[in-house]
Amino acid sequence: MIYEPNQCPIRFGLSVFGDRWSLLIIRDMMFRGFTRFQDFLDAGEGISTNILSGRLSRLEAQGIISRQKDPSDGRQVRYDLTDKGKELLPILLAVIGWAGKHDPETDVSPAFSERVRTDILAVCDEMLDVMERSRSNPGSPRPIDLIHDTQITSPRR
Amino acid sequence: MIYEPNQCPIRFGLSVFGDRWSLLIIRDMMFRGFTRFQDFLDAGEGISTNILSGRLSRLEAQGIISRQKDPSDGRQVRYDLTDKGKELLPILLAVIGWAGKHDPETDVSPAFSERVRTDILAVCDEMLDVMERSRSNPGSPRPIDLIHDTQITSPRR
DNA sequence: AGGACTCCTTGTAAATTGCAAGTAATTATA
DNA sequence: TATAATTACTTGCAATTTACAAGGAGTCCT
Repeated sequence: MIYEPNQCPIRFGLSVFGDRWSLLIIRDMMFRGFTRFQDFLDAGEGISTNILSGRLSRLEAQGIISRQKDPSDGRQVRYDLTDKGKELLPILLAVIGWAGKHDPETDVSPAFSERVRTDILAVCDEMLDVMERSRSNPGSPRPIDLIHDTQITSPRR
Repeated sequence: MIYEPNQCPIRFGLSVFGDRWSLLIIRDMMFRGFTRFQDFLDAGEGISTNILSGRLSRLEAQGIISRQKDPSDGRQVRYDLTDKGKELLPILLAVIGWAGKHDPETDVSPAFSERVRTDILAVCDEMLDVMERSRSNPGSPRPIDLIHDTQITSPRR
């Protein structure tokens, strides 16, 4: 599973997320705000506990996510994207832009998909902004889904 | 190996290149101009023939690459990226930009990596341009490596 | 005709994954 | 305060996937 990263950037990327699950975990943290073990299990992708556990450990070892015990509930562990992890957003957006164009059954809106393709850096900035705000604002507890939420569909006014 | 793409764009992307080898094959076609079965075997990544064969079939079935017999040598088969395949370039570039920043042993030049991060669409256009020209110009037969070639490092004059 | 080259398949061992069950630590409940 | 429930894992084993080695079919070269 560890693909011996060497100097090639694509290989290095694959050593981090070149498997069936890692990118889905990162997606759920980025766009859906997942932070708990149980969140990922319940996401409907069908990952099993041993694999999830292994992936979370590896992502932590690679500095993509951080891990800390919840002070208010000692049973729970909280996983968060590090800056290094958040900087994967352009990659995810590029995938969204491509899939939005080529997946005939995509559920990405054409407008969002188009904007990602023509203005990816701006979309990226806006999303990081939204993520930051929703994290510091406990009012919106969880189920924002920034892929399907249309609030970032059109150029910022 | 086929991850049941559904409507989610990230899952759809993973159904195409979410494995150990597909993205490396695409990288070699995109940046190194590989077109032959043997090219990939000799690339030094250590892919075995059965896996390579399977991946090429799958990429063809997915419309990422085309496959045609070489008219001048009936033994050989030529693989080329389709437009759909070429449009994966922004994803590869985003990976390069990220790895260039976070891989301490990267061999990507800081200038190129930085430019990819701040100006990805322009870099993308220029690369497609270079690829098109090197394809129609039989003078440069093969080993350009557009990741490490510095010709696209600085803003276009 | 014989040999070499290219793409690809087959067989088998090794590695990885999926599934079910179980565990330890903590918290909620009776 | 015992008991049950919750959360984040770990373990064991069957099933799937991959790696490695060998071989084969079609084509070209001499």
